[in-house]
Amino acid sequence: MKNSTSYYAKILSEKGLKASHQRIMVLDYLDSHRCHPTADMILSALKQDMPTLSKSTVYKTLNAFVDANLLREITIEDNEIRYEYNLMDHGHFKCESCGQVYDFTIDFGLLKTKDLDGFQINDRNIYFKGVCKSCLDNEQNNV
Amino acid sequence: MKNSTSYYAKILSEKGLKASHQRIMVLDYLDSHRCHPTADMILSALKQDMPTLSKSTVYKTLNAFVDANLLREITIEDNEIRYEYNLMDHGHFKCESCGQVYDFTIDFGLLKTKDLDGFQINDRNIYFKGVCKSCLDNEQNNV
DNA sequence: GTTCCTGCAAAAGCTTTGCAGAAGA
DNA sequence: TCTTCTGCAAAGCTTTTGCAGGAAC
Repeated sequence: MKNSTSYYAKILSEKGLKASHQRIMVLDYLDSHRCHPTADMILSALKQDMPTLSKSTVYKTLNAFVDANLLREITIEDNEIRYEYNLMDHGHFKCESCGQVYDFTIDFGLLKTKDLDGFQINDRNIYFKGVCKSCLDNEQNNV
Repeated sequence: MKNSTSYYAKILSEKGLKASHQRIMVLDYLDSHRCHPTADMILSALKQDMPTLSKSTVYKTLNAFVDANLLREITIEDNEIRYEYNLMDHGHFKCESCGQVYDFTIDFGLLKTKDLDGFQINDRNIYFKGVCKSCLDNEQNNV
């Protein structure tokens, strides 16, 4: 656990959410790991310590967190929603070989276009796909 | 129909795909409308002229087109894949009010980051969300 | 004591698959 | 003629919903 239970409980109550054990565990997981898991990955990871945790609780928890602006949803592939506890502007890279999602910094101020003059922009997303350095290195070693 | 049947038939055979009536209709629809439909939208539109067209044919056709690099898949929301017949680099804006997807031009050359040095980038996507000009104007008129 | 949350099971959506008949090359 | 495609039905996945019991405040 990266921070104390009361630390996460405070965050939750500030957002008007009850600080249940399950919610604290989910929030802690996302804060500690800083990865980009799907709902199913979170469930699998937390089931080890909470065998009774249910899939629907994980889904409801994540949706509540997104509604409360505590998490961001990431949509790279159509068949999976990923979540992250990092509200700073940044881009995502998904490796087509190993499936891992990497963050990268990017200057969103450069993303200007006249085509959207008069539009209200609420959310900006960038994602790349390709092969990560680690997979490329492995390929070379195996050839 | 924007172009002739033989025009689309040629495109298909160049990609090694048989030029069936259904495939020509799907390709023509995407070329003529230049919108960002889901598989279901395409099915609904084409059913008027082809009542026997089946959902699985539309899905198989779209997947075959994507594999042949004839179309691009767009993933903005998790619960819907959209398709477009426009392989040029550009961004997408989805209006959270009316649901319409707009294209916008953007200089992808500006998207440089040191965080991905050594990575192989195959695909770059940008999408914004917000409220489009037309919905904003309507809001003002109704207040 | 209320209100909100959890967990089970069932339902809902979208997408894929298997297979027999039909159409394209 | 041979290969590939279509369309129906069924299956597969992820996500959502309804509801009764339980936990938080």
